[in-house]
Amino acid sequence: MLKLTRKVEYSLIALRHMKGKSIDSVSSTKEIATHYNIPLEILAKTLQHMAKENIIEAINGPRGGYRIKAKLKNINLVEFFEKVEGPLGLSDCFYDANCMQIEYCNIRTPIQRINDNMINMFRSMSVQDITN
Amino acid sequence: MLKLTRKVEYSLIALRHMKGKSIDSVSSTKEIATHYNIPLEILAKTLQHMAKENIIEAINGPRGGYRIKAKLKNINLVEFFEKVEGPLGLSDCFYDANCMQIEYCNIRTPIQRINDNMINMFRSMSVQDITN
DNA sequence: AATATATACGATAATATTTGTCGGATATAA
DNA sequence: TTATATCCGACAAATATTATCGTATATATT
Repeated sequence: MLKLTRKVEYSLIALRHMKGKSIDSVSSTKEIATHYNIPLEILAKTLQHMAKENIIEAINGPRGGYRIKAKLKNINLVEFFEKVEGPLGLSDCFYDANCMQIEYCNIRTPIQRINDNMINMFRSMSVQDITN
Repeated sequence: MLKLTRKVEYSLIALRHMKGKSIDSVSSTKEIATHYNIPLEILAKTLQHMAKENIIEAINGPRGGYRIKAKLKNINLVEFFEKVEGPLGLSDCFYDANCMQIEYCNIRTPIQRINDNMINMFRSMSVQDITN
C-alpha cells in the first residue's frame, strides 16, 4: 500500500545518474542498467516513455543514449508521477467512478481530504529536489 | 501506485458507520456489508482484525456485532494504516532491505525525504478527523 | 555500402499483491 | 435448543506489476 512503482524508481535513478554527467554527454540504457542492476528491457521502456514525455531526449545509433531535456526544477512530483504512471489518487474513484458503493459511500469526502494533503505535499517538491 | 487498499477503505467505512450510532449500540458485519455493498466475508475479516488491534470490540452471539473501543482522536493515520496493513513506506527498502540495487542505489536518500514528508503528513491526521 | 550499436515497441509471460470464497468452529441471547 | 453472530485458516480468483521476447528502425563508424 502507498508504494511507488519500480518504473518510478527506475526513472528517478536514471535521472539522477544523468544529472551527474556533463550536459551534453549521453547515457545508454545498458550503461545505466548494468550499473544499477536493473533489467535492461524494463529500463529501456521506462526511458522511452520519459523521452516521449519530453523529460529526456533520445540519441539514436551507436554511441547514442539519453540525456536530460526538461528543466527538472519546473517539474513537480505530481506532474512527474502522472507523466510516468498516469493519474494519481488514493482511490480509483477520484478519477474513474466505477465503484459499487459510490452511492452510499461515507468516506469519499474524508479520503478526498487526505488525498488533497498528499497531492499538495508532492506538488511542493520538484524532481530537481529529489535528484539532488 | 500510492493507493489505499480496500481493507483500509472498508475499515474507515465501518468506523464511520459506527460513529453515527449511539455509544453502546452495536453494528453487525451483515448490516454494514449490505449497507455499503461490501463482500461479507472480507468485511468480517477486516473487522476481526480491527478488533484484535483493539480499535473496535466484538460482541458475540445473536444481536452481537462491533462497536468502537479506542479513542479515535488518539490514533493517527500512520498508526492506523500500520495496524490495518502493516509497515508503511514508499519503497520496501525502508523496512526490508532485500533489494538488488541497495548497494549502488542513488535514490534511497532522496526517496527517504519524500517518505518522511508523507509520514509526517499522515501522522498529523487522526482517525477521528477522517471519520467526521 | 556493410556492420555494429543503440533505441522503438507491440505482444506475451511470469510474479506478486490484492481481493474474494469456502468450510467449519465457537460464543451467546432468546 | 436454536438461531444468529463472530472466529479463523486454507484456498481461489482477479488484478496489477514486473519482466521477457522478437523484430524493426536509426545512425555512427569503418
